[in-house]
Amino acid sequence: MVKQAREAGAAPRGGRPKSEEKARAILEAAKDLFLAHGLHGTSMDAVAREAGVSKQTVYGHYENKETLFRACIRSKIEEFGFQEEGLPEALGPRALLLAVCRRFMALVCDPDVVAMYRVVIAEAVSHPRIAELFFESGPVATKSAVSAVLGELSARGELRPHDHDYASWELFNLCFGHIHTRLLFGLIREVPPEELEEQVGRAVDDFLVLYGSGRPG
Amino acid sequence: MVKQAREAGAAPRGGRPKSEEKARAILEAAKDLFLAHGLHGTSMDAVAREAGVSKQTVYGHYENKETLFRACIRSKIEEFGFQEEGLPEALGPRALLLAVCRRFMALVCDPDVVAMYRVVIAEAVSHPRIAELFFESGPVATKSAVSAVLGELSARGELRPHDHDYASWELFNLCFGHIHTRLLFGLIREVPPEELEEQVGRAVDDFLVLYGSGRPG
DNA sequence: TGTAAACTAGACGGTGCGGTATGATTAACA
DNA sequence: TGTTAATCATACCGCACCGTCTAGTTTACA
Repeated sequence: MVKQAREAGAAPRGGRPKSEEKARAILEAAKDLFLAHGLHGTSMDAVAREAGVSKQTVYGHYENKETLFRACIRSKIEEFGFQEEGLPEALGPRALLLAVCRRFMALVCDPDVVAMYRVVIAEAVSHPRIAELFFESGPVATKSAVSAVLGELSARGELRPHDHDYASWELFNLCFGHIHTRLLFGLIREVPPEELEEQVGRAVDDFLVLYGSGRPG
Repeated sequence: MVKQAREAGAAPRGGRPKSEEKARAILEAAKDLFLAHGLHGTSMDAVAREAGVSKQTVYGHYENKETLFRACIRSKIEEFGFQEEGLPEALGPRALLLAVCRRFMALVCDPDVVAMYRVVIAEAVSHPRIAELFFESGPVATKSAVSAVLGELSARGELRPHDHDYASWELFNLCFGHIHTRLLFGLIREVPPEELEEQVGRAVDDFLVLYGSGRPG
């Protein structure tokens, strides 16, 4: 007779409950390792070691490597909070766009986010669902948030009428410059704040040339 | 006593020479497989099988998997001819930029190039030299070519004076729209020609708003 | 025609990894 | 306090893979 571990979701009928803390430790360790070394570069033994836990416990909490990987991606996505809100309202278009772009670039240049891009792209073919999830929860969600801001500015007459979705992508791409690609390719690890600020400034300037209402802003 | 295969570069002192054809077959097979399944997803046995060659022959031509992988990347880079030239001269700025962008997008949306991006990004951490090589031979070389075109147009007074390198990146990013990211993430496999044409048109329009001289053209 | 080396087909060693099994220990709960 | 199950440490299984080796065959060249 084989002892059966309690299935996730099944009510415990007595006995020792699973440790939430260990589950967290495993997830944290796995996130670090997957982001640093990718899916293939990370072994389950390494995860167990890093989490300070036996391998059996890892398999007690996560059915297999796939499951653990997926959980990591999901968790990281939540962690980043791509679509966060709460931009200051009482700003002219230029200041508001600068704030949006700074926040966007801070997110997208974050080493963990870059690593995430790398991992997801690397597994895009073999894990299309994960790529989809990341794309929707990340870039698309961010775009929607920015799109709303642009709509607001348009409604106030501070931008010319335009396709807000398309313009959002455009704003992102203007922000990227040649920075994001170099991050993705690992040619640079961090972006000097001055360079980032200059890039954001140029992007917003250009964007206002394209979509500005002509009012001072 | 172990029979020693002739080292690459050493003069053959009699005996059967290595088959160029097999070397090519191996390289072609490896390129296909590496691009399709990545470095870790491709076994040397699979390469030998795909090339119609024994595994020993593979190791006769390429020292190890690393070497073969590097050779594949180099070969693919040459194959793409990122910095190709020969744009028509007798065109106004708008038509010329459209031609440049169409060519650029055709290249960058090519399934093999997308696969290349994926593989190189996936290995960016463990093979930084390859990432560097690809970035310099690909994006940077293309940028330089485009930069020269922009310089030409500026000299002719058909664009306002500007930083040609920066503007080249900007033009690329305007072209990308949300297309390239979706290709990278595997959300789409091909781009409908109409969508591509529309994207290129928008990019050039916007670019001319930013940098055009105001003349018709 | 002899020789040197490329080539084939397959076996093999070594290794790393995903996942399971075992047996002892520990913690929660009834 | 007894039951149940989580946890530990470790051994183990099976598999895939890199790279080597073997033994025999084929090919170019002197």
